[in-house]
Amino acid sequence: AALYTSLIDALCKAKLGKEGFRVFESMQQHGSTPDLYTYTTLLVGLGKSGQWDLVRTVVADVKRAGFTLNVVTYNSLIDSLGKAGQDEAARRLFAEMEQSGVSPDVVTYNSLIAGIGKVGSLEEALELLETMKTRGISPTVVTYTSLIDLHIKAGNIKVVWKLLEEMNLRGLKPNAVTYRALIDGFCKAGELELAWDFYLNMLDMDYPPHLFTYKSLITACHKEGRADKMQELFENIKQKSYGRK
RNA sequence: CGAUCAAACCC
Repeated sequence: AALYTSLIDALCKAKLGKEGFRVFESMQQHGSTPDLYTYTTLLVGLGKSGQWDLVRTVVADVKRAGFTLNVVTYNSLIDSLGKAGQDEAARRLFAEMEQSGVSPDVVTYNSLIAGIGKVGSLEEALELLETMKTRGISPTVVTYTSLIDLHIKAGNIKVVWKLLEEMNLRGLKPNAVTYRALIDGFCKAGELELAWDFYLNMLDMDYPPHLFTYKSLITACHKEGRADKMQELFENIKQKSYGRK
């Protein structure tokens, strides 16, 4: 079953959810029984490609096969629903999960926060952060990056500072993804100076800047007519590419 | 040992 799971996983990641489903059907014809890993992998693929009818069918199959959904399966479904903007369905599933006695973990909350924030319920997203903390589930850098990204895009810079401070207090360091969210967010908000500070910060931390990070910065520099900074950026980029082996 | 979370190109 592990072999089939890997195959289905690869197909789904290649955006071939349909193919994944076909392999899933054929594995059963060949006498191999899917386990919960197989089902979860398949559900992720189907969710990503928006095939909710099949998702429902497969979930019913899982239950019929006598499996109890575990935390990873629930997390996967909640995440897919959130990404599809189906925040109500995600909340319902979360409730169902708790009723079934499956304890949410940090990934559950991170998925919920991202999904609910996506539809604009920033307050609720922040409340979820509080809830998870009171329940003894420690937020991670992913939790904070997700919230920072949501708030910076909404123009709530004050909240962004608060989140960064809170991260600091908890001993969590921004990682490369956090920096990218900050830089891109500040660029789009027209806060070039702030974006620039974080950019320098990121270089100090030895995080390799991404091409897209440069692109954000260049666009912002251009909009604000900061030819000087653009020049500096180009120098940086040149140095980096020469320094590479 | 094989499954789930945040940013970024296009949207």
